[in-house]
Amino acid sequence: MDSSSTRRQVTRQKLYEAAVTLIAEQGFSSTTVDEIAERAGVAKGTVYYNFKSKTELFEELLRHGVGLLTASLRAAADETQERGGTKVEALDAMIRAGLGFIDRYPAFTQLYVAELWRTNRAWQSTLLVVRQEAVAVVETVLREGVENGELSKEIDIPLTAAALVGMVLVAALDWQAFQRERTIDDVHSALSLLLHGRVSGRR
Amino acid sequence: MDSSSTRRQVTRQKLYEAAVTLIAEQGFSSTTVDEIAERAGVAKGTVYYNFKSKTELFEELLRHGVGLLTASLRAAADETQERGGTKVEALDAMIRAGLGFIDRYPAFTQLYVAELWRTNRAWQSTLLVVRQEAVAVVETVLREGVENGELSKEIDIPLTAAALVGMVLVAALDWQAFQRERTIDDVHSALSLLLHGRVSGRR
DNA sequence: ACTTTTGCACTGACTGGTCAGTTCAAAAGT
DNA sequence: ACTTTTGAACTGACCAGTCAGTGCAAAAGT
Repeated sequence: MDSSSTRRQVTRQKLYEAAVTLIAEQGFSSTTVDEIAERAGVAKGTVYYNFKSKTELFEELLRHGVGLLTASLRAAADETQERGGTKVEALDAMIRAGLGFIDRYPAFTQLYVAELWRTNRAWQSTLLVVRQEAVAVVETVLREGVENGELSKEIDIPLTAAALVGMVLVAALDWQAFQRERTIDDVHSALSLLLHGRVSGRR
Repeated sequence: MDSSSTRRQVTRQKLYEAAVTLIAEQGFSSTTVDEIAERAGVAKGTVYYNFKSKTELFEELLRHGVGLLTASLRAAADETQERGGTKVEALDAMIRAGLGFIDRYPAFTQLYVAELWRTNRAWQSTLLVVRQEAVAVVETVLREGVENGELSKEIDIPLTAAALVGMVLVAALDWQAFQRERTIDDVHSALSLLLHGRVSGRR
């Protein structure tokens, strides 16, 4: 069961990679199963041997991708914590981790954003769950920051978390799509400046 | 020619309204022309009488919608200017205007975000143009703010503009999708706090 | 006054093509 | 021995786009 499940793992991974770029470019509905199979270098029958349907392949892809993101954010937060850093430093590290993720998996990010706020789609409930996991990591750090007095008590945690995630997401996607010449550090600095409230010249 | 072009206008408007919600929910490819026609209360042929293709209908819808957004942002900025407000106040007013737009046209916003960062789609070039118009409004205010010393010279204008737009967009969409109980003022306050750099408790 | 013509806006059945999912015997891999 | 993959053919639902024809109001003709 171990060696055989590894063979399946490899095939599934190839299918994820093929599907993610195709769906990011064309959307779910206009990407055909034949295309996915061809790009992955497997037969169409293999897709249906490994996944119940096209939709299920996509849902597992979503779970897999957001799992990676969540792990990366959590690692950044924990590592700052261990080094005795502040919560603002943790947020900064998470921005970096988020940018790194988007840099490594731009297609996945694109696809995630394209689907997240849609309603009435088959994978809506899957998406709700994985989104909550990722947002919770940010909310936890904000909450701890408010508790220890480092962050203002006035902040609205869920809304601020959403705004921070949005800031990173959109800045990074724009960077990838329209401002390729910038480095990841340029983007990080711009976001860091905003996070620290140093946009306004008074200080 | 006047009454006849009015009739067409009315039909086109109905088609826009039908298409925008359907495409926001289901995506472009899984929305059928039959559905659009049915919801608009016209025959399928009418769609093709008024638009060259399904894609062209969608492109004109994008142009129409972003036109409304751009006008609203520009109005907010100009109005602040006329009242002798600061650039930061102008940005704040634009955040409000952006939220108002998303509140009024949530489906359009959804659809715009879902398409914006895709590559290789038929309407890519249309999108590039309309996006640039909207972003330029924000960039102009930022640039003027830097010039008159109100904003830090360190800021990277295109990246900061993208981040601000993202902050508003994502916070608003999250509000609409997952935090319906909040008021528009809650969202505005949360974003305003971030803009003014008052998240961090020190001050 | 009246008939006829014009052409815009719209209709809806139809066509040609596409695609998800199925099937299965044979081959390859472990 | 058992699992996984192959490949190619097939089915049936679905859908973008077409086109011959309808309705109607205003202009032109008589």
